[in-house]
Amino acid sequence: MARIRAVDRRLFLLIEIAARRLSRDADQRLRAEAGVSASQAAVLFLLLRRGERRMGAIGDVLALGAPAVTGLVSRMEEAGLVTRRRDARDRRGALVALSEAGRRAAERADTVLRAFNAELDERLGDEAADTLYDALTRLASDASDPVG
Amino acid sequence: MARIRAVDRRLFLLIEIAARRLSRDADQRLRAEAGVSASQAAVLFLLLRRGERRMGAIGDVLALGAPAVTGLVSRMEEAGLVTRRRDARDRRGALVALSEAGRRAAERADTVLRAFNAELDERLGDEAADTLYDALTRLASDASDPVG
DNA sequence: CCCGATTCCTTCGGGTGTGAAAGAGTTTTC
DNA sequence: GAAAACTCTTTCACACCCGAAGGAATCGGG
Repeated sequence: MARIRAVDRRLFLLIEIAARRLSRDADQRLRAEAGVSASQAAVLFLLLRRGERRMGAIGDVLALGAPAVTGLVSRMEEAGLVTRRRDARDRRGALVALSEAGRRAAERADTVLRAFNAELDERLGDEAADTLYDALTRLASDASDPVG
Repeated sequence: MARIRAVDRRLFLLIEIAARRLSRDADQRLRAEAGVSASQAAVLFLLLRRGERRMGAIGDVLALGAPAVTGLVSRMEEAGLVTRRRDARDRRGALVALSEAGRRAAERADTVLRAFNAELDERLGDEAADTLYDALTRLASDASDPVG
């Protein structure tokens, strides 16, 4: 606690520190138990729930810039987790879809992250977890795009 | 909102998304108005408040691994923001201190981040900001090190 | 129809993070 | 006091993110 207070009252710095700790932990578990990174897991979940998506749509949901999505999807394609093909209707676009291996990895990752999230909820308590969730949702929705 | 809900109920993914948006925003402002990155600003604040620190201590406070601190401090040293010297009492250690330019940059960065944080507080409201702050502090304190 | 503007993705250069391993210095153990 | 164990930092290889710039496809006004 004392350590955290050191650079505190800078909500933004605190979020960075918390995110770093959690990401490192989650990433280790995901790699060990599902064979994917945390960033890759996020893409897998999106594709699992919503089906085939374009690069730009992935970036919109995950708040990633276009170059980040290109790199992430390329590595996942090499790993055999997703397939990438031209969008026939708009040949500028690239459609990303889960491979069968990707679907299996997504389900394993889902189990891991479900457990991880349950631990967080327990550490925080239901009420604080809900408040945190709402506050982050508001922060995550772009301030310059109130429609979200 | 709808976009966020898409990959949601994974508190950890939500924190990553929120942290990414805020970091990008804060980083741009800090670079424009103080000439430093967000990561560098965090180190500057620490040194400004607590004075000369060792590499390991910086990593502890900011939740960074040793290699990350080495790289960050090296770039800051090249930029003239900090000085690095051997610890005379324990020659394994390296002591990092603010340079005069670093002190000025730290103060400019402080102004920027104070304004940024005030905006966040305003967007969230006082009560939610306090709750968020407490919840993140608990998450940021290492679960495997309850003493914090 | 065609040229300019726009959109979508990729490439490029660079900052920031990780785990693993190595090097240097200190402490402990015998 | 020397060897072993430990601590602190650095180096290495790589993942991941950004802004800026470039190339391909579409769209829109003339």
